[in-house]
Amino acid sequence: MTQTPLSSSDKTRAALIAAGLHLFSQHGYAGASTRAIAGRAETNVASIAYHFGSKEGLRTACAEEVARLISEAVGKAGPQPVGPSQARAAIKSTLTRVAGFVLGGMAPPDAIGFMLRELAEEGPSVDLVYARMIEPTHRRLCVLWAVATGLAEESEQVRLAVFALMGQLFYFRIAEGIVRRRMGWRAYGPGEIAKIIDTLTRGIESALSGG
Amino acid sequence: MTQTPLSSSDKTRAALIAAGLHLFSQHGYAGASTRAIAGRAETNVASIAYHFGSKEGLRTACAEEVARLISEAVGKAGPQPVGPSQARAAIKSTLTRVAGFVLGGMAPPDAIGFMLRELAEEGPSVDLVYARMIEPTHRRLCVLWAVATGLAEESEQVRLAVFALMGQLFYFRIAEGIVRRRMGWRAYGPGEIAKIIDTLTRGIESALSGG
DNA sequence: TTGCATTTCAAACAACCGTTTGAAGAATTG
DNA sequence: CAATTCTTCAAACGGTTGTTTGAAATGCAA
Repeated sequence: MTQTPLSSSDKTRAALIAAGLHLFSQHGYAGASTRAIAGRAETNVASIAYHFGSKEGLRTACAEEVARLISEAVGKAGPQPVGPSQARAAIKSTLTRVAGFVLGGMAPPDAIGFMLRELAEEGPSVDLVYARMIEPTHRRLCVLWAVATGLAEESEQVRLAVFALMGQLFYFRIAEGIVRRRMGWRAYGPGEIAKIIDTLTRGIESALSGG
Repeated sequence: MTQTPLSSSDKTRAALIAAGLHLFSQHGYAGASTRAIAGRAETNVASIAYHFGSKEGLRTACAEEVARLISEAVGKAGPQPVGPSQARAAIKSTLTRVAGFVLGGMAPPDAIGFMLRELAEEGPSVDLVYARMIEPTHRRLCVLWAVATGLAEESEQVRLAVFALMGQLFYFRIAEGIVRRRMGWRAYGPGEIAKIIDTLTRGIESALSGG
């Protein structure tokens, strides 16, 4: 943990990325003006071009920051599970960890929003996010799922099942507004997140034990 | 089926809505310029203001079109199921129908993309889409799910389970690019959609039969 | 301190934005 | 047919966009 003191330059860079993440995720890439971003970062418009070359440069800097944040939160692969019950436990703990990150305030809530935006726009950052985060995580879960079910690790059935699992989780984030409305929840607090995780866990349980 | 012939006005209106759906869903509301929309609809920029009052007017017209398309595709509620097995069958048939619409080319693919955009932007159309389509569909599925499981119709567990179910489906649409990449699919053809539906059906089966 | 590189800033740039305008075209009515 | 309404269009409007500029401000070594 080298804690180099932040230079003035580093601070504005970080502020611009934070502001970019927030406004990109809220209004989309085109909808977030450079002036609004600079204003939120409490600096001048020209800083964006100075530090990142262009608005597009800030976009990829944001993507890299998101990839960094997420891979940090998801963590590295645990030890290879030796049996189905261990694999099942590993799936559940991974899910809980990721859910806390995706749904809760463990990270800038803008990180996930930004990523989903990039996904929708098929933006230039999607390659980066896919290669650095989605593919490895998905692949790791496939291994666990295969061990837990006895199916082939890279079979279509396993890969699709893992996508379905991740899909449930992300949907609760994407459609947060709708879920809150329908559930009568004012926000995703710890209690609400626990209920969501409980729902997903229940699904995993029955998928892994049932036929 | 009254088949009134389309007037010139109706044709440009329809063309503008189709172009709006496409470009809004691809580049977001702010990212789609009125000139680009008019160009795609092969008409003049001023037509937007003439027919819809403003760009924002076109946005809500698009939302209404999406609501119309979807409620048409999802259809009305079937007869009240008399037992768990009937309810289970009704859930599966509803899922298959909705999946064909969401994933396949049964509707302008831009319709779902537009809706997800509005969701992300918390745009003004979200109320309309929620009230006209999401809430009723969700509520109907909750009834079926409750009958199939014996749980209370409006219990938190049922409502969350239904969201999880819908989430899987929508995620396969949202993350289509990623899924295709990971699966090595060139596109969502009938075969691929069948496999996805199969995955979701499997999940329902085990969720409803298992504990 | 002086000198130099780094970082910030207000101002200006062309290009594009959504919208308005008034005239021209097309369709409908009597 | 002429009269009238509806629809389209090129052009122009003020405002905002992303980016550039050159001068201040700041940080840091000598």
